[in-house]
Amino acid sequence: MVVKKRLDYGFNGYKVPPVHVPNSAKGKRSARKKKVDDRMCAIDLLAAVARKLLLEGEGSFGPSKTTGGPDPCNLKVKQEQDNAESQLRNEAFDLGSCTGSTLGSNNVSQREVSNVAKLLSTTLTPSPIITKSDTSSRNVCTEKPSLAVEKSDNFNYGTVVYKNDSDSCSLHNNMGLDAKPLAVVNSSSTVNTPLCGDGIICGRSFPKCRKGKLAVGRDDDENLSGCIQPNFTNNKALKPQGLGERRVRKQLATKFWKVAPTMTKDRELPKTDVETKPNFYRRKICYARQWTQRSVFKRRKFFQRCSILTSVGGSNNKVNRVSSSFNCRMPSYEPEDFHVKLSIKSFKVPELFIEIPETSTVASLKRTVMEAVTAILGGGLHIGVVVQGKKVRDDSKTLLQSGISHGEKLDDLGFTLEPNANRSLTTITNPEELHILPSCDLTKPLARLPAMVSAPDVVKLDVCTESPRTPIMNCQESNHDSVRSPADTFSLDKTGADARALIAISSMSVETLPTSPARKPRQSELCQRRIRRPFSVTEVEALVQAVEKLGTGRWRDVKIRAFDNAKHRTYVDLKDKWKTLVHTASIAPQQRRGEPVPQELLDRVLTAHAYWSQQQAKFQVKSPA
DNA sequence: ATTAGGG
DNA sequence: CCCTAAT
Repeated sequence: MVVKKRLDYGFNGYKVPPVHVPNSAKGKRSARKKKVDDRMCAIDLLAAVARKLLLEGEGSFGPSKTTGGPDPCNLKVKQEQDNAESQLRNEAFDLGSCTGSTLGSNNVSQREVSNVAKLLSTTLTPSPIITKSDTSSRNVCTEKPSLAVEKSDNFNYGTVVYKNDSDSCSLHNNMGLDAKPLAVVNSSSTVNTPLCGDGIICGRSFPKCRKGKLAVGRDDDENLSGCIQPNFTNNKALKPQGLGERRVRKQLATKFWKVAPTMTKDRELPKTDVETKPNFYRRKICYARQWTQRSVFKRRKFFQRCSILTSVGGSNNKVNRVSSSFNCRMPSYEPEDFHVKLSIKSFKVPELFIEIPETSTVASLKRTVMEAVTAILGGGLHIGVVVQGKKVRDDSKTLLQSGISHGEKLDDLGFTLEPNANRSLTTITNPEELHILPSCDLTKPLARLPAMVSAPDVVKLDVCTESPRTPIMNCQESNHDSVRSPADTFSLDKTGADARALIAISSMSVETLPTSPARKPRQSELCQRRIRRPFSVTEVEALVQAVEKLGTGRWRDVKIRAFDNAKHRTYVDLKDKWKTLVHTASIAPQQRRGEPVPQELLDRVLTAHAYWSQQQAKFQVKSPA
């Protein structure tokens, strides 16, 4: 019996580079500013900016090179707290530069799991692909992504010029900012960002540029959000779905997803949250089908109400502050422009829990984390604004009206990351099934967060890592409930072959907020696009083998035979994969992309394809006739 | 629910 | 991967 060794990392979240949230096109219009500001400083503008930031860049992940803890901020704050911890920290895992080695060889072993869980930190690294217009920013961008690591109240400012390329507008770009006529971004300017090598958003697709000052926030109290590993029950795959439901999705899908780039102005709508964010839903509105196909839709609860509250503002260390994933501060203001200046130090993405064999390579770890985060960020996340403990629901209100003004203390201003709302509370996970990781403090923060009831949900992603030496056929599904199937026809040695990622985030139910209006669970289901999960060579091999035996056209059987344990692979996926394999096999090797598939396999693909095509032809001739 | 095929 | 149409 093979005992799998896994590493459990409890991530507290990911630091997203700081963002400056200008709420007016300063300079352009100072006259009539009051009015104008009122218009453009609507609450959702903040959300838009924040969200844009989160969705924009295709960051990559890298284990932190220099810092220890899961959350640099936390470390800072608790620096004096634990000697042993700091000692370990000093032994820092220098993982960043050795993606070729395995985790095991990087001192991250089971034995140290507990410590590692605390000390291994993950950073959001801006994609190295930087705008061509700014070479100098490259260094700045890629060095130290998280401003949070620093604890300076004052530091230099540098200027980063974002690519001024409207062509590069992606869906994302159109998501938030464009919605407002008086968008935050103003072409022909640049953004001033901290020079100290801290995270800078170098979205290559930033449509426009802006110049502005960045106010630096101070480290605030830190709250660990709960790190949970709830049991996830997802049994039989292929759970059907109501036709109507599906239809609704279809409609929504076409309506929002496809038209996404042009949909920009339906933000100012109704009052309820739900209704006011069509934009934010665009991305997730569709794809439910496949999710449901494998009953993954159950997991969608994961996206429901998970939000992380963050706090803004000064040195208020009140204990009951909401989780402060980032800090903002109100710098002194100029009397003439009543602008609220915020510097969001960083956003914390809902907590993730990753489980991965120590034999995995760092590269696969990164990939796993990337997928996990992508699933969340790409999932139609939106930003919520909380002022004095109350969620601001009316996006059309001005900041002033909402109590966010230059004069007010912003101690109680917070932002929430809300991965897609709207599933009923019925999805709350049974507390009994929760496993609270040692490294996380679930109860505390939650207890202090009246606004959130934690309904921790989990999503697990299985990632079959390419294991050079142990080719396996079946990719194990990572659901807790998924029983390790006793070997089916194929494979069994999964040792080190499957990397599984379990993502857990605390789901906060805003509905439970005393001050917040009841939210309808009635929220129709909004779907989430499945994350892309390239087939590994191992999987391809399994597929080829199955198809060789069963032929094309029997995808369900293929699925059962070779991918029964890989819940994330549907027969449709397999069929599609076969399709692409056939295509891949017929093109020049130079044209192929992605992880190279051994020629041998491709040959088999062609052979099998030819064979079964022929068989099919025969039948065609026979039966109809 | 599956299959097949276009996008 | 997604979406549909047809089984």
